Amino acid sequence: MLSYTEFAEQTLRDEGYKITGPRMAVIEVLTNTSRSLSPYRIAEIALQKHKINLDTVTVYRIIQVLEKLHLVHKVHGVEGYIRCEVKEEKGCHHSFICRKCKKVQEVSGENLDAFIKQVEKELKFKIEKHQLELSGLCRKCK
Amino acid sequence: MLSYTEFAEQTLRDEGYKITGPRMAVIEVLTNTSRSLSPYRIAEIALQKHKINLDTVTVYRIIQVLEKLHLVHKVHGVEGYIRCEVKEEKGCHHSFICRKCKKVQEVSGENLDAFIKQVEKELKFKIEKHQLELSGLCRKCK
DNA sequence: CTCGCTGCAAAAAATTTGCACATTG
DNA sequence: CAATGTGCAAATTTTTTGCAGCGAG
Repeated sequence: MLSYTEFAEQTLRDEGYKITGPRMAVIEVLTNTSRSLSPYRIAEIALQKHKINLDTVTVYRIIQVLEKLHLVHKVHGVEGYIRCEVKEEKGCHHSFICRKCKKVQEVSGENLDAFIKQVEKELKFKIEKHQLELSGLCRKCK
Repeated sequence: MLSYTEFAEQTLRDEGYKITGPRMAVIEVLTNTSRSLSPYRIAEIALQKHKINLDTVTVYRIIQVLEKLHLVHKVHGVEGYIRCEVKEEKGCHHSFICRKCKKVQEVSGENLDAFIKQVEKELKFKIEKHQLELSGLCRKCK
């Protein structure tokens, strides 16, 4: 099984993006965290832990690319970005955020489908994407 | 049945907040829209449609109060705030946003409960709140 | 009349843009 | 070497803060 770093690198390559130091540094930071991080925080961690100086602007631009490739998604409960654990084509995400330790964990959304189909039928909408954020306490913080 | 304006006014009163011109103006703007609005937009509309000059800072502070009282909630798909249609105590929301006309509609989340209970059991989390955003095309825009 | 609310000024934070130079493939 | 990507400077936008004066209850 590919690590997130490897998978992200491969995806960039496949989509015709160049593999650069700053891009790999951002990916590395995202690989090693379970919290959602702002561009500013990502640059900070890259400097502290990897001795790589990243301009915040560069991080913004890299995040934008990673978001487009569904390698990263935005978390709203605790502003910031996190790597996509579950490969979801359409940009649907289901995250659980612990209000105490702030760790973010993606959960499977399989059983959500029934609910969504029902809303579609009842209200005659065409639902293309969805994003669910759960929050509370994780197993350890309970 | 109380209108949103009436309900919001009553809630403010009940919670010991003063009923002021700016507050009622923001509530009025929220009552008359089905889109999600930024504080800046709210001030703009208050001026254009109601001839009331609101400082953006004041709108920020009013929104903050309304959010605390669950009278308003943030929409992420199209940054901005919208009135809460469905009275939900715990701050759980389920919105549908049309990607074409940008209208936001709250939907009932009753059948989501089963899904949430399952996640709680499987992962041993304690889920306190959730927010679901659906997007796609509404009936008219299909 | 008092306390909470608002407006104004200003600061701080977040995000975007333009351009010259550096780097990957 | 050509096309992309990065860093730096600066602009723009969003959000927060402090304080003096106003107004609802």
